[in-house]
Amino acid sequence: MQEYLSVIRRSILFRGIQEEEILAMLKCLQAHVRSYEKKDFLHRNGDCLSEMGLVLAGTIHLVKEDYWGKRTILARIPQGQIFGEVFACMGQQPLNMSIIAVEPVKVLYLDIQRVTHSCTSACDFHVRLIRNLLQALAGHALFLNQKMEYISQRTTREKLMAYLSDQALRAGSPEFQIPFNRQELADYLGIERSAMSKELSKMKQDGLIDFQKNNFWLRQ
Amino acid sequence: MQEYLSVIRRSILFRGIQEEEILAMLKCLQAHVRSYEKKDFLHRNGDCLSEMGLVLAGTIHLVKEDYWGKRTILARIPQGQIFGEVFACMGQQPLNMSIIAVEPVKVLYLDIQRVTHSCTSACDFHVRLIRNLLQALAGHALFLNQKMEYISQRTTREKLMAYLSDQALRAGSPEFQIPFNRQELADYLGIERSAMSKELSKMKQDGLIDFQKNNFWLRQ
DNA sequence: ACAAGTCTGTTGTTTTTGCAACGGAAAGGA
DNA sequence: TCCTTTCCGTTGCAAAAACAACAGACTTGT
Repeated sequence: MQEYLSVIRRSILFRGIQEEEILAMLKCLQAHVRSYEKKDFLHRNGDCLSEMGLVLAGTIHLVKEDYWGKRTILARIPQGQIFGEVFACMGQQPLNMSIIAVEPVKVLYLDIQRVTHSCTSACDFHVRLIRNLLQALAGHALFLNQKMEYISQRTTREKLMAYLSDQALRAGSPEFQIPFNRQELADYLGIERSAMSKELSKMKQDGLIDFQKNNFWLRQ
Repeated sequence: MQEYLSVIRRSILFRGIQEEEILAMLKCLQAHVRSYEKKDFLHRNGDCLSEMGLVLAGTIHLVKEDYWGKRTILARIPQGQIFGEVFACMGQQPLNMSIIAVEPVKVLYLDIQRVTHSCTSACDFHVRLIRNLLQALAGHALFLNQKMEYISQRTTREKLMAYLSDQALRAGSPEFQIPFNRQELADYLGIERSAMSKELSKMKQDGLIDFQKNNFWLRQ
């Protein structure tokens, strides 16, 4: 646990809380760590969560797969970010997605009940923790709004431009890397891979963008 | 304010709090009411919110409109539901949508700072309020997830079926009403109105559904 | 009751997407 | 290093969606 303390400290949930406090709180929150291998399922569609997770190492995907195996990547959760807080907060709402390790991961699990039901005054930092959780949930909704903007665009090109220009904005530069490979990007935007490749090539021809592998440039 | 107390009491935010307490809290939260006419803008793209809203009467739409006037309905907020809590929680994040009255409305505004920064022990129910707010935010994220499922379907028919079958599920009956007219439904699902009408007719022919105006039946 | 405006279904045309299949490049494992 | 697997761009074709335009039904306001 100690070795990941810097990750924990920088997470949105423990922001503004001192290291010593964090160690005390982790006990109080019944924190424990689990490890998974690449392609392992952390949780499956239909499971109920009573704990939220914080990714200590590696990256996971929240994915939804339908009967015909058509897969959509709902979100990508890299090291330092949290997941499952929504379902854990909502009580017994079963997961409507699966959670998969894209590489070997370590996850810190926290009992959400113990976060919201502030314990006996022992932990003064519970107040701060709750406020952080509130922020995290609001941020989550904002993130979903953002993604909604990409996929509610009408055409493949518009979806790509919405996503890419947003990435450029976040990177603060017209040149940036994307964290997905082509198949994953297509799944994330809810479009078809080859159609997307086709469109990307056209956009390059049209001088809108340039790219090599996962490096993209927005022109002008 | 008194006349809407029953609406307030049943809202997700004040669930589990006694009427007498509510009245006291409303003062503490600097609650105030504003009225709007049909088609009025409550807030515009780019505004910053420091307050969240609770719809006391009427219905509002959260809409996003692009340069070319292509409109998407992000959400429909009927009487009793809240809005703006995400942006109000996130501090100075500017609105990336507009909020419009679809009919005459009355809205109760609450200062979000006063919700999260629990005041001097005067209001014991702040704890409950915060927990409710947490639930509301989680529910909001869940709602977005749900909607994401509709619009990330690949075809118009699939989007319609995802939406309609979900509505039937919520109504607990294969027969139900939808709250949108055709243009609004198309905007909500991010598809084109006439293409949608075409597809609805086909689906009726194929014996999948039946409908008259806003009444729908799912067959079998 | 009438006129103006809105809502809805329909049609034909153009554009875009999905799909299946292929080959070369790149990556990973033995 | 060689072999296998994955990744990526490309193509042709069939299916679906977007678009524009229109007409009848229904609303609304005067």
